[in-house]
Amino acid sequence: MNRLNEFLKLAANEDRFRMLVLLFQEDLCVCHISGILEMSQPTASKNLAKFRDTKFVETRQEGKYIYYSFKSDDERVDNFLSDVVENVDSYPKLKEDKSKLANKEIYMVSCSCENK
Amino acid sequence: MNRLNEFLKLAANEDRFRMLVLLFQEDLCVCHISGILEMSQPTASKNLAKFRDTKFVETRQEGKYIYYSFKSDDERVDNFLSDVVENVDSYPKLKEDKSKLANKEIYMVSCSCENK
DNA sequence: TTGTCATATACTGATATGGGAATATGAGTA
DNA sequence: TACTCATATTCCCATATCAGTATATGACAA
Repeated sequence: MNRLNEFLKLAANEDRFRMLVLLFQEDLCVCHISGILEMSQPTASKNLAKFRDTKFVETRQEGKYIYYSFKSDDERVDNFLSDVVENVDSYPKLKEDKSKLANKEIYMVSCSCENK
Repeated sequence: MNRLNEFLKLAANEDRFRMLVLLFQEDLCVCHISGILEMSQPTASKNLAKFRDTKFVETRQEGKYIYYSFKSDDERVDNFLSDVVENVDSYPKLKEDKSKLANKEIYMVSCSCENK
């Protein structure tokens, strides 16, 4: 299976798709993701692990946080995500996710491990 | 769930993705699909039914054949598939599928219901 | 109206997926 | 070293997905 199909498999899950769209816009840590998408920390972490295993993200430690950053080696994938990000306004959830990105720091005040 | 996510769910399956790429290029009947992709007739039919149920294809009877034609109402989906089709050469399987499209008539000489 | 052929559907079983809860790991700090 | 906190992993269970086999349907031809 090629990269494009690997991507499509990952993107098939709506939460994961939203994660990809967020990560395409900014590097984020698990806290941010689970906070913005209102999912549990293990769920966010497990899905990020899938991206890591398939090499669609890279990670870097920064203080006590681990930042995930998107990367891809398929032009179709990049074009597609660019197109989506340029048109987030057409997709209510993605639009709301993006607006939460602006305030992402609030999810680092005592990590969202506690919720949900 | 919006159209884009519905599409991604369908496209997550590699065979279905190949079907979508074929249908984006030409209207085809079940014979063609099962022949080109070397899948059983019920499998092709069932997957086409998913496209039909989610309104990603329309059908028309033509003689004893039923033609499926792709349609979408999401610009991201169209852009994505256009991009893929314009670059099929980067994807070996899709490239081969396309080359079989040229000879698609051979799959109508006694329908491929018999194989597999 | 009977037969043929393309397509659709039902049924089944194997496998994959996804989420919750509990727990482990590991980096930074006191 | 011991503690804290962010993140990772394991286990378990419910549900979804998918392919194969068999059979049904429905249009057209004879």
